Amino acid sequence: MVEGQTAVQQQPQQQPPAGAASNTASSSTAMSATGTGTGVGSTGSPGNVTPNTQLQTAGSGSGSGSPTTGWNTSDQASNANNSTANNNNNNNTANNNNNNNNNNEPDPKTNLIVNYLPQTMSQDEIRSLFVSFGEVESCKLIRDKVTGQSLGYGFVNYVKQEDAEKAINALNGLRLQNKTIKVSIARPSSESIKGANLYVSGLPKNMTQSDLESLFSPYGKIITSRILCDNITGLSKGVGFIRFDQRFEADRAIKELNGTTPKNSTEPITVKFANNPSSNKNSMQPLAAYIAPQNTRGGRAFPTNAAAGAAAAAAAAAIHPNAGRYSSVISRYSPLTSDLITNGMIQGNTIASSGWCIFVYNLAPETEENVLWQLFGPFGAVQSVKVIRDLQSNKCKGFGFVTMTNYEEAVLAIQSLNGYTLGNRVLQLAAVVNANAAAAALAANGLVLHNHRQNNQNNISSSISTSNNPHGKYANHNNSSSNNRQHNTNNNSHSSSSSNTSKQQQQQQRLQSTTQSNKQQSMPPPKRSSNNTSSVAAVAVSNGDAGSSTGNGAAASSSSASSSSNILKTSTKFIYNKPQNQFELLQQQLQLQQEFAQFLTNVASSAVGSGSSSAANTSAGTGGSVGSHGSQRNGLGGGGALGMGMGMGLGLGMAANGSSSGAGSGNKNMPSWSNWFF
DNA sequence: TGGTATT
Repeated sequence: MVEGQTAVQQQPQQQPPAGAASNTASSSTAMSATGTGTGVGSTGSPGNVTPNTQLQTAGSGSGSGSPTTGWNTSDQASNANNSTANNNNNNNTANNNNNNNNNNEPDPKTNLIVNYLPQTMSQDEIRSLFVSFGEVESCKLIRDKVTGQSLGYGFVNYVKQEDAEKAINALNGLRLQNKTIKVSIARPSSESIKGANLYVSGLPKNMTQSDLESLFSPYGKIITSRILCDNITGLSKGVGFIRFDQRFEADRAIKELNGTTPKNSTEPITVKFANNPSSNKNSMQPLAAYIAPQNTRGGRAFPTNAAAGAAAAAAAAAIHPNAGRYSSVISRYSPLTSDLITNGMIQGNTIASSGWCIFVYNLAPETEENVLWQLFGPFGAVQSVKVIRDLQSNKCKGFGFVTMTNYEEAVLAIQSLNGYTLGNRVLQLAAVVNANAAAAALAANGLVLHNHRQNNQNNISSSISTSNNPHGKYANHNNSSSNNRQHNTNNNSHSSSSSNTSKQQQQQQRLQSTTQSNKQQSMPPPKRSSNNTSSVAAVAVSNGDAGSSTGNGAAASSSSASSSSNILKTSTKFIYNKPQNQFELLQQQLQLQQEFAQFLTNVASSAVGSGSSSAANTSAGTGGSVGSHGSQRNGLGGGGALGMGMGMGLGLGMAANGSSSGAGSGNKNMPSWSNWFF
């Protein structure tokens, strides 16, 4: 027993089988109902509950080789003991829990194991993510008994097997922050599957993951495998891991392989049981872990932005021929990677761990969060998405927000996605802002983005198989591409040695699967707009390098939509010089808030007017008040001004949502803007 | 010696 919380938050919602789209909607309804039920809560509390772990990881990690990006969980066919030909597997079946020891019915596969969760993701967030696909019977995040830290995995048990399958198809391979989660059927719990992980060293440096699996597969069913690679060079370190399904299989592999010399190698390998991670020195320093939970491997926080940017560029190029020309943007200044942070000049709740907020405009009323996940996911780590909805109709008001971890990826995403047709609409504008600044601006605009839910339905998965093993019943390490493509491309190595090239391939595969999933959800894939009724105003709003404050604005095409050209004019103001100190940064942020507030006012009102059918007077109304509040915050006076702006924003937001006041809850409940923003 | 895989 690791963590006590039982997961089930009774929120019985009958989800239509169609899954994605409508599920999101109903879940949204439920949550806002909860909020308004408590009166004040509509604004404050839900926002705090769901989101706040999202915005921690400023570092990319996306370039770190992410070996096992794609997973196949859809082959759950045959039995578990295929390749091993042993008898001990009685153990396995005997321990198969509860349900059906005495009949021939297959095990209900409702229980999922979710691996590689972001460190900061809470149980509630996990639940909110998975409940989009159906009623969740229980959800549990596994935590360290002593420190309480997430161990990075958990379980989600659905009521219905079909919902579990939907969740796998939609969420397996999803990038969340700096991780790519894996979602697969949980094997029945039993003692026999514990301690089945092996550490292998002395591997020839040219051995691939596929080679490694071939070496070990004669001894049992492999659940996961990995070859560790140098972060910089990407070359194999000659050590790796093999997790078998059953402990006895691991035992057998040790006996048979330890000390042997693989073919084409000169050195014998060492095979032994892997350390339990909790027995590492990490656990000896729980305090340190508390202080810096994200960066225990210092130096990895921001190592690969360039690589990630390159990969994203490749992905972007796949759907946007001109994307490459924005690659210069990669080198632009980003507060998240700035030396201001690394020098400790700027810390705490100002800009660190915020992410980059992308404003997406001209969404159709029926737009769901999953669309945003699918659109932006291929470009990099998406922390959160939000569709702004009319409270009455629950329809999208015509715009939404996406927060991405890495500036470069965010910029590439908007460069690429602007001007694409989504449904019968053209995504007219996206702007990237520091999420903190965006939060303030939005708050001033009466848009308090609470109730954020992670309705990620990103049917991402690269089609890279880890294995040429027979597909066992729980052979969840195999890769499946999204949505029912049952077969794998076997023998593709995707070990941690994956180079930039393979990462790019993965990105492109993501794009493909994104496109495909769009189709499958009756949402047309993004297409380049062929008419010029669309405006393309991709604006990187940031502390852009002065000299190179390049032509983001120039990306805007001329447009017949007047609102768009207004947007363009406004948004070009959002490019700032690199701040030289914290004061300047604060100044810029405040200024940006004001600008952005006005910008949002324009956009939101035009969104309401031209776009959706929703009434949404709230936007207009609060928009009006924005100006005044914005102008009151002229004194770029640092923290005090910031706090004030936030308080006002909260008040407005609550009013806008028609809930009772209680703006006083403001700062206390909001340890940082990023936390309440999404 | 992992991107903490069995509650």
